Amino acid sequence: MKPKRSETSSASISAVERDTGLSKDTLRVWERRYGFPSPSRDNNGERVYPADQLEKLRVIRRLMDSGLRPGKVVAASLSELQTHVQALPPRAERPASETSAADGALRMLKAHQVAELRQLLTHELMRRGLQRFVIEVVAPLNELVGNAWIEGRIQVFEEHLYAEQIQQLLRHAIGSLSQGQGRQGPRVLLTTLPGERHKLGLLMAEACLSIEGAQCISLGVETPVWDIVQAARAHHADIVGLSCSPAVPVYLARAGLIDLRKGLDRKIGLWAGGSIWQRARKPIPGVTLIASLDAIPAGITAWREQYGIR
Amino acid sequence: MKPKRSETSSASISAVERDTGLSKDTLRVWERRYGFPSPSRDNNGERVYPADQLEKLRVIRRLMDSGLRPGKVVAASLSELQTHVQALPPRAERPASETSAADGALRMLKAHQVAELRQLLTHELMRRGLQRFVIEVVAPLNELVGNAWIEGRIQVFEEHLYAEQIQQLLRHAIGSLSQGQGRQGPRVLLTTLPGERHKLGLLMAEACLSIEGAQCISLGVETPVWDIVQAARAHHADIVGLSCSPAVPVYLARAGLIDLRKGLDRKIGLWAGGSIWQRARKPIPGVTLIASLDAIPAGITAWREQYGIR
DNA sequence: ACACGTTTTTGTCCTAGACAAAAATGATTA
DNA sequence: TAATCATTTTTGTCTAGGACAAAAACGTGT
Repeated sequence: MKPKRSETSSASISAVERDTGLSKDTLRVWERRYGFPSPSRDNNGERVYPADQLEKLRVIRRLMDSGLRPGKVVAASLSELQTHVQALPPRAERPASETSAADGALRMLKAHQVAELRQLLTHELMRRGLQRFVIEVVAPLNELVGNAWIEGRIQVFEEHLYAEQIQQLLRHAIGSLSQGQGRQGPRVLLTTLPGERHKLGLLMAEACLSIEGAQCISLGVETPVWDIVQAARAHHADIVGLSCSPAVPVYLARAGLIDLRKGLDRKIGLWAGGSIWQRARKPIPGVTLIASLDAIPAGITAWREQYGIR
Repeated sequence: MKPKRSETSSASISAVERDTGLSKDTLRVWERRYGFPSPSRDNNGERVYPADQLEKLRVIRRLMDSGLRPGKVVAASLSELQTHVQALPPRAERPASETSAADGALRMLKAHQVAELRQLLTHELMRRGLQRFVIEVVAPLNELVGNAWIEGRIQVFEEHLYAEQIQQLLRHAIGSLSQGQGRQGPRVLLTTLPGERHKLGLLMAEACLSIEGAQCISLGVETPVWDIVQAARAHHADIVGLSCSPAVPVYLARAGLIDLRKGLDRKIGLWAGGSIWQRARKPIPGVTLIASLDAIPAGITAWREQYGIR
């Protein structure tokens, strides 16, 4: 076997794949076509990517996620990239009441004030309620942290800590309310496709769904398609919910959903949410794309009207 | 781009990678070396895997996870595989007071009675308290589920669901108690090394540590060594705690710990727990091996005596 | 403005060889 | 018996270009 030996400030091709989400094939073909990245080689002729190229790849990835095409950005110099970065993001306008909390949280995260961060988040949760907390605080904060991460303004461990804190908070909140269910809703099976390791999106969805009275059964991340089908059958799910971040190539998510739709009973709903669908809007037959968390309550209401109160 | 159009009962190489976790390279090299899998080809000369081969690959994957090597199983026939599956696992002895709860939980898991499972676990948690719950119920149950998984008596999605439920319970419990801290303990930074994705061990440790009054800061799983060092510095950790399951090769865990010890301040403790150390007992200089969860209270007490009450 | 055909762009798959790390095996010693 | 070391086998990942289909961009006609 030939695993990676890890060096600080340089990375193997599989490390770069892991850190940028660009496949090895893509990295090699870019090198061939655009001349970038241009890694040096080790004794064995294998690619060794210096830290600054990895950094640049992250910026490129971010630009592509927001719609630019490789031909325009991969060969570009760092200063040209900067221009693109600045000229680009029609950052979603949000009311100050939302951004201020998220901004504050990011500041605390970067100052390593864990206790204060927790306190702030808990406070906001209590003030707004779970649903609004998720939509008005967690979602924008996710975006902030994601941007900061891509631009290198945040460390790996800070990002880890952030994810962990939010998880703890949301899990605790969800756990608190899923005890006694008065009015009942659809049984929703939640998970992600293999390759998709982002848990936060799933948890946010679970929070919004639970609040609306749905009975959520979460399988965590990365369940193979065949097993999702089995699980839906075993638990008599009414709806299967998938969370898809841009970390996974669109075509893979699409293929997974199509396979899944084939395997599931026709009467089981298939909902796909996550930021990936902001770019890939083309509908998939039999799949309900959930554009944003805001759409969940309406979706549940619609389901209730169609199938009764269960 | 060349995504796959998916057919029922046959799969492209990327679909197989997605569903089995075997990389494309591995699948191709197995075909070359062992003659299995032996997919047919589509018009374009690309591999098309029939459903039964995919199924067999899943069985092979299970056997490899439990320690068999590819050379023994990849070329084997389906009946030979069955023999291997049955001939596998030895099991550990435990007192009846512990196994009964765990057995019941496993039964409910396999019957897909989620609500009942939650109820049982919550009941046991209340009855025994967090610490004893973790040691007497969760740990044995973990082992049971692990064995069932290896023997194929449990489905992928059941294992996912199990992990998710335990996580939810433990997170909720930990969240409930970490609010007001009377007596204070050491600041413990918790995480796992890259490659180690098992979250449960980490959570169990966090539960036991928190109960003893330690202030836990969890980074979740798979933090690179360099970032652990940064995090320990940023959060003024007194102890860094690593959880190591047998999923990661011993030599990798050892190398990671040695690197970590080099990077950390001398006065920061480095604790390594997890079932991996039951097989690899050789001590590592400067690293405290935590043989089992039972050892945590004593460890914290010892720390308090050495460094004061903090 | 929208629909349709054509060209360019782009990501994945292909083959077959190479090599280092893990595991197994064998030899040696306590 | 059990532990340590050296040797052989096993095994997963990497490499190189070429090929091709889907997606995106472009051009043309309604």
